Formats: sequence, structure tokens, C-alpha cells
Amino acid sequence: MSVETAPRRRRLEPDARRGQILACAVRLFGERAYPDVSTTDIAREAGVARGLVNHYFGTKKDLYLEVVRVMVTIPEVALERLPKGDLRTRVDASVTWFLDVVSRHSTSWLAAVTARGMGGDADVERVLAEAEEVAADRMLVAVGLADEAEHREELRGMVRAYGGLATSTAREWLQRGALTRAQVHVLLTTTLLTIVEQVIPQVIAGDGTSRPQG
Amino acid sequence: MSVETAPRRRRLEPDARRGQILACAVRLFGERAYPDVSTTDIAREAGVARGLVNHYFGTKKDLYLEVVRVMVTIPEVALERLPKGDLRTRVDASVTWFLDVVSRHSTSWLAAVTARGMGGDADVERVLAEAEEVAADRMLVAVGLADEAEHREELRGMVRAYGGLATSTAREWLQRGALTRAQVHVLLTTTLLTIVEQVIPQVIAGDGTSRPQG
DNA sequence: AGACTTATTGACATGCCGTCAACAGAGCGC
DNA sequence: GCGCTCTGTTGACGGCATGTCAATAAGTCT
Repeated sequence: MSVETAPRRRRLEPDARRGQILACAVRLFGERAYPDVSTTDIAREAGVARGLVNHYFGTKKDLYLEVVRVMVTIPEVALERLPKGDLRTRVDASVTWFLDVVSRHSTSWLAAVTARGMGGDADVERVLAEAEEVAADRMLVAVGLADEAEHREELRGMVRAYGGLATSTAREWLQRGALTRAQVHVLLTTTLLTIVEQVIPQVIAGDGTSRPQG
Repeated sequence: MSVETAPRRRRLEPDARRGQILACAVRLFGERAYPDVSTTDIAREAGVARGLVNHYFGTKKDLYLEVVRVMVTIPEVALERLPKGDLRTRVDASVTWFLDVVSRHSTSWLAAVTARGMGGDADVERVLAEAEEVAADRMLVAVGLADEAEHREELRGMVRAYGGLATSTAREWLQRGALTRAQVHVLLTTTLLTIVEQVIPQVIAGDGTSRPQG
């Protein structure tokens, strides 16, 4: 009687195995900190020999980079169509969309932004920076400043900086519970409006972009 | 002739040795990431046996906690006297003070905020949170909202969130070079004024602080 | 079935971390 | 000066994590 329907080794396609291990790594790195998660833990979680982790991802740090990339890419579900109304309407919609996304994927999103990079690693920083770039470009489209060719760099810098505000504000809501969603909404919309309507015109019309003293 | 003015072991007072090792650790952790700095490196840098590091600081993570505490405490040089003028004047002075501090200690400050916590470690997060708390209280004093007893929690939350904006904006200036100091100054002052004059009154007068639905 | 491909394993070498008993520098009494 | 004590300091040991690599077996094709 052949009851051996469970071979001790199951052979999967590389993509499948890779994805499975990556999923386990995402979960573990979302719970514990980088040095507190061993590749042995990940391998055990995936029911796999430890060497296989290195086989697919190289070093532990490489695996972590992919994990972070997955975490920050999750909110990329796309801000497809934004309302055609005036600035205030579009800003409001953007903030609503942002808050929806981060509250839906709150745990992994919090892990990604809280785990701001393993103690200042350069490669991790690069991955986070790329994600910020994408988010900043989308935001520029949303507020209708996408085709401002001349001051592109400053605009992107300001929007990236605003991303820092959005992040820390969302953390006050989701992590510390110091603010309600409504309060966060007011803070983010009002601030973004101020930046677009007051700060950016002042910078564009103001002093030189790279002259130390004006 | 006794040329042995250099005994292979030099005996220091505990405080001195501790401080010396801590200084080396601060330098190394400021350059490389947490997992890329071994206690062996720190011991070698201090010209000391590796066991001594553990003797003084316990575990490697404990040492790292002290390092982070030192890094974030550096800018605590105190915002002693702030001008007595109106809100705009005080906000302007606060931002100027902040930019002075972070530009002076730019390297260690960048290391501290960039090294946002070793991949989401709880204890590291606690140290950073305490530092944010101190900064937030000072800011509340500076903008004249220190004695608003009722909505204390929300106010502190908002100011902490603004701290996130200040951090990311300063990084755009010091690290990426996308913004000039003047632009950063405009962005931070205008935004803080908006928060104090528009957002906070709206929150105080607005809906309930902890009621999910109004 | 037999052969072939390759996903998967297990062991090896290296390095890091925490602990601990033993060593030695500095001050003191004699 | 000699020896004693105190304690800052060392070196080594055990355990664990990581990366590499040849050996193995699962699945497929003929």
C-alpha cells in the first residue's frame, strides 16, 4: 500500500519557492527587527533547508532589501483616477486615498517606515528613496504641478519633505493613537494646501535655486 | 634604563574607559550600519580587549542604545531664550535655531535620524520617542501653547508630526541637496504657522478628541 | 523502466557574541 | 623595598549565525 503521498522533499518551480520564502521573510521581518530574525528562522518558517534561502537570495541583506521593496511597494495599488475638481478637492481626495491605503496595510506599512533602514544602511536607504520618488511624482500629478519643468528638483524635494510629514502624522494616528483620522486628515490637507498655494509660489518667484545668499 | 613608559595594559578609571569606548562606538555607528559594526571593531578602535566592551555595556544592543541616546541628545544644547515678539517672530526664531543646530552637527544628526532604529527595534524606537517628546515640549513652549491643558495629547501629537516634516525637510537640504537653506526656512515657517493658526484651532473647536464617529 | 536535469539538502569553515576565570597594574601597610 | 589587596583588564571557551559547495533526490523525458 503506497501511503507515501508526502515525500520529504517537495520540488517547486523556482519562482514559486522564491515567492514562498519571500512571503515568510516579509512576515518575520514585519514582526521582529533585522538582527533578531535569523535565516534559520526564515528557513524553518518556510519548511526549507537554510541553504536554500542563500541559494535564491544570496546574502541575508539582499533578502532584506527585497523584503523592504515589497513592503513599500504594497501601497502602489495606484491612485488611478483623481477627481477633476479644483485644487482643494484633489488634495482632499489624495489625502483620503493615502489614509485608506496606510490604514488597510497598516502593519506592513508601519514596519516598512519604522524599519527605516537597519541602522542607516546605504542600500536600504536607496530602496526607500526610490519609493519616495515614485510617491512624490504621483503627488505632483495629483496637485497639478507635474509639468513645471524649470523648478522640478525643488518641487520634488518639497513634496518628498511633505511625505515625511504624511508619514509621521500617520504614525501618530496608527501607532501612538494620539490623533484621530479626522484630525490627521485636517492636518495633512491644510498643510498640503499651504505648501502648494503659499510656499511653492514663493520659492518659484523667490531667490535663486542654488545661490547661497540672495 | 627603564624605557618601559608604555605598559601593555593601561589602567583607566571606569568612567574614563567607558567614555572612551562609547566615543569610538559613536564614531563607528555613525559611519557604518548596525550589523556592519562588530564589537571586535569597536574594541580594536579603542585599543581594548573585546570582553571589556561587554563588561561595561552588557550586550551589543545595549551599547547601541547608548550610542543612539548620545546622538539624539547632542542637539539638546537648549533653546534658552526665545524672542518675546509675536507668533511669526518666535516661529521664525525657532526654525532658525533648529536649522543652525542640525547644520552644525549635521553628520551625527543625520546618522541618528537616518538610523531610525535598526530595523524597527522596540527599544531603539523608545529612545527616539523620548527624544521626540522633549523636542515637542520645547516647540510647544516656543509657540506659546504650553499651557493648553485640555487638548494636550493632540497638540503634542501634531507637534511630533511636524517634527517629522522638519526632519525630512532638513534631510532634503543637508543630504540630498535638493533644497537650499532659504527654501527650507520658508517651508518650515509657513507650515508651522499654518498648523498653529489654522489646524490647531480647528481641532480644538472641532469634533471630539476620541470619539470614533461624531 | 532508465537516464537526465536541477531543485534541494546537509555539512563545513569562518566569524561574531556573551561569559568567566585568571592576570596584572596601582595603591597601601609594613 | 616587599608583599598584600583591590579591581580594571585580558584571553579563551561555548554557542550561534552566516555563506559556500559538493552530494542527493524529485520530477520529467525518452
